[in-house]
Amino acid sequence: MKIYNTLSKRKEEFVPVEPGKVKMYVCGPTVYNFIHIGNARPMIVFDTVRRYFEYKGYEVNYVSNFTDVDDKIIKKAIEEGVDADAISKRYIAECKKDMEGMNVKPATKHPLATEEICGMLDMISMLIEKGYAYVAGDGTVYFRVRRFKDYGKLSHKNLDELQSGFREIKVTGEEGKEDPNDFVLWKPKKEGEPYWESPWCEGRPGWHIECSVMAKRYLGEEIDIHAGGEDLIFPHHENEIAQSEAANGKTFAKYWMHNAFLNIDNKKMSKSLGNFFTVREISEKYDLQVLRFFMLSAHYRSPLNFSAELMEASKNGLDRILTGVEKLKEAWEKGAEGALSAEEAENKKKALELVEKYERAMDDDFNTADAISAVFELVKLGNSTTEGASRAYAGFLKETLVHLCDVMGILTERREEILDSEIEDMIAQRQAARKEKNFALADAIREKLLAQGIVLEDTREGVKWRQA
RNA sequence: GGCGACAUAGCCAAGUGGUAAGGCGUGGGUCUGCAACACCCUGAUCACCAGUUCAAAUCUGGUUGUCGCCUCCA
Repeated sequence: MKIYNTLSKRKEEFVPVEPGKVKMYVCGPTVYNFIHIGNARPMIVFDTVRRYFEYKGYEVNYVSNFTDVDDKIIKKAIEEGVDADAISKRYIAECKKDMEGMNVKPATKHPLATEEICGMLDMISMLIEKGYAYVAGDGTVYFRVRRFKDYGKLSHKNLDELQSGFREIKVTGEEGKEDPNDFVLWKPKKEGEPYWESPWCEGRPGWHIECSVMAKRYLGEEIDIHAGGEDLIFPHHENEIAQSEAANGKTFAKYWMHNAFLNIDNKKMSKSLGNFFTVREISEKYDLQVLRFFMLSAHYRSPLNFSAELMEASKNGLDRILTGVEKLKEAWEKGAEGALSAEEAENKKKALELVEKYERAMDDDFNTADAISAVFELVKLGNSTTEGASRAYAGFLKETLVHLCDVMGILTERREEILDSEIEDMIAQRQAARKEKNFALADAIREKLLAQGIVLEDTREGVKWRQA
C-alpha cells in the first residue's frame, strides 16, 4: 500500500510501526455548532482509510478528538447564557448523529480535551524542564520554536522565511514572547472563562497541545498515521510535531495525510460569503449516503467542489449501484442451484479482475474515484449477465459488490420504510386499473404517488416502489 | 512578499512516457400499455507556447488562469 506523506511530499510504501496494526489519529472538530460539510470531508475520507486497512486485515486503533474548550465555544456559551460545557456536550451529540448518518464508524476512542488536562500539564512541565518552553510574566507558557531544530519539516517552511514573510507580528497580549513564532501551550483565564489550576496560572491549554497529549495517551509516542484537513498543516500539525518530538524524543507520526478542501462554487466555504452548509441541512434534502458517495467520487487530495447539481449527479450514480445490488439479490433468490455455467465461470473471472482493479486503486493512496469506477463496472457486469443466472453466480456477484461498497462505507441496503396502508391501497387500486386497461386512472395514481416522493416501477416480478 | 497545489468531453472525475477508465447529463434504439429500471449505440487531438524523446495528457522550461497556506478555518 502506498500513502502520500505530506512530510516527504511523495507516496511511500506503508510499513506499520507494529506489524498488523495501524495507529491513526485524526484531528476532530471544535464543537461549537453543527458540523459543516467541510468537517465531513476528513471524517468520511479517513473513515474510508480506516475501513480499507481493516479490509486488508489490519487491526486499526483510530483516535479522533473533540475540541471542547475554545474561544468559539466560550463565545457561544456567553451568547446563550449557558456553560461552555453545555454547548460542547450538545454539539458532540449532534455531531455523532451526523456521523451515523454518513456511516462514519465511531472511533476506537473519542477523547475530549477537557478530560485530558492532567496529561497536558505533564507534557508542558516536561517541555519547560527540557528547555523547550518558558513561562512569561503573566503566566502564559510558550513553546520555544527556535529550540526545536526540525521546526518547519512538515510544512516545508523555515523560520527565517516565516519571519521575513508578509505577515505582521501580532502585538496584543504577546509581549512576553521571545520570538514571534513561539506559540501558546497554556494561557491565563479571562474573566468568566472556564479554567484549570496549573503551576503557572489559572488558565486553559493552547489548541495544539491537546492533540499531542491525546495521541500519546491512546496510541503511544510513535504512531503510524496522523491526519486532518490541509489547513492544519501549519501551524497546528507543525506545532504538534514540535511538542511531541521535543517531549518524547521520538518520531511522532510516520505518515501525515491531509485532505484537500471542499469548496462551494470554487470558493472556500465561509460564513461571510454565505455559502456555508451544515451536514444537518444537507440531510434534510438528501440521504447522507449521497454526501458520502459524493465525497469519495474525487481523490481526497484534490479540491472538491460542492453544488446542488453535483449532489443530484451523485444521487443518480449511487442509485444505479443500489438498483444493481437489488437486481442481484433477486437473481440470487430466484436462481437455480448448481454449479456455474462455463460462461458464468468466465464472468466470475472478470469480476475478480474488477476486485483487483479496486484494490490496486485503493492501494495507490486510496484512490476512491478509481475504485468506484471498478464498482460501476461490476454493476454493469451484474446487470447484463444475471438474466437466468445460477444462484451461485448471482450470489457471488452480490456478495462481492456489497463487500466492496461496505469498504467505502456505502450501505447497499435501501433504507426499509414501511408504507402506510393508504399508499398500499393506492398501489392496489392502480394495479386493478391496469388490469382493466384503465391506464388513465393508473397513470393518475402513479403521478399522485410521485408527488409524495414514491416512484413506482412495473417489473415482471410485480410492482416495486422506492423513494425518489 | 514567502511557500504550495491545480488546469482532461456539457458537468464530475481516473490516468504520470506508448496515441484517453468510470459516472451524471444529452440524443437515438431495444424492452414497457405508457413510464421507470436495465441493455445497446452516441462524446475529447488532455489550458497555451517551446523543448527532451522513436514516442508526452503524462518529463523540462515559459505563459495564462484558478485556488490554498503564511490570521487557532476541516
